[in-house]
Amino acid sequence: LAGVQARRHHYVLLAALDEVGSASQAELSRRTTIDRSDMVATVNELAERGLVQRAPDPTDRRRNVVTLTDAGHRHLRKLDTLLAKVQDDLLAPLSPDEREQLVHLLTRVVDHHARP
Amino acid sequence: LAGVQARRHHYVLLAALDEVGSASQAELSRRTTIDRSDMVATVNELAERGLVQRAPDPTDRRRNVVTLTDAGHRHLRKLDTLLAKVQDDLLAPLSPDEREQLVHLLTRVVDHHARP
DNA sequence: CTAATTTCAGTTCAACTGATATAA
DNA sequence: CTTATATCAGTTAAACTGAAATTA
Repeated sequence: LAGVQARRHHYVLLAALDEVGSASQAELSRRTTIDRSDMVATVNELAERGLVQRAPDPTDRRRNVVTLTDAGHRHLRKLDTLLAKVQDDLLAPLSPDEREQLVHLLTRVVDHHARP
Repeated sequence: LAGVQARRHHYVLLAALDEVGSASQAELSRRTTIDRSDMVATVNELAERGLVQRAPDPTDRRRNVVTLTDAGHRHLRKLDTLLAKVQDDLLAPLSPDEREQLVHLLTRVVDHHARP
């Protein structure tokens, strides 16, 4: 990630926005591992690069609505292919079947501990 | 770990010493994820609590030989049971067979990327 | 001489705490 | 009034960089 001037928080936020469309910063904190205190800086960094847009929510003036821009979508796709390659290297010793098993087992562990 | 005044580095070093007997700080760095720059403080912290002993190597005066004390062995056993409980909670959704599968797959991934 | 070992000072990323101002 | 949101200042743990002194 550092090789393309990205950090984990950047990817996590872009991916969350891709799933959810747009959301307030607090909502994005809840959906990710990014603390609300760190969300400010993360959104700042991505907004400076034009990857997300931050706008006040007209229906609730406490909130900022964060939205993925077209450039943000493109950047996310780039990071996705990059990370797919990294994952491929990581899982090199496993067959396709075994990779599927591993992902399945890990997914069940994560789901079991997910917030309700 | 924080609940028993321990950090990951403490456990990692105690466990490495339990495997290898005693070793120089540089050797312990190579065998763990603890950087040589951080090894000094880690050994300091464990030595202050009497869990390891640091002594100059008579056969190579550059080296410090680090050894697990009896108290260190006891502390390690305590951490082992603590972490076994944590792992049990983590893997709660998986059957014994599935846990074994998961450990096996992860072990193969780790082994494949281990330093030669 | 080169190379290895220990140590120090400092940086970075991520997770977190606690507080404040504003608005619902 | 209480609660939610965004923000700020600061802390912690771990991984790391670069350099120095000592010794093999």
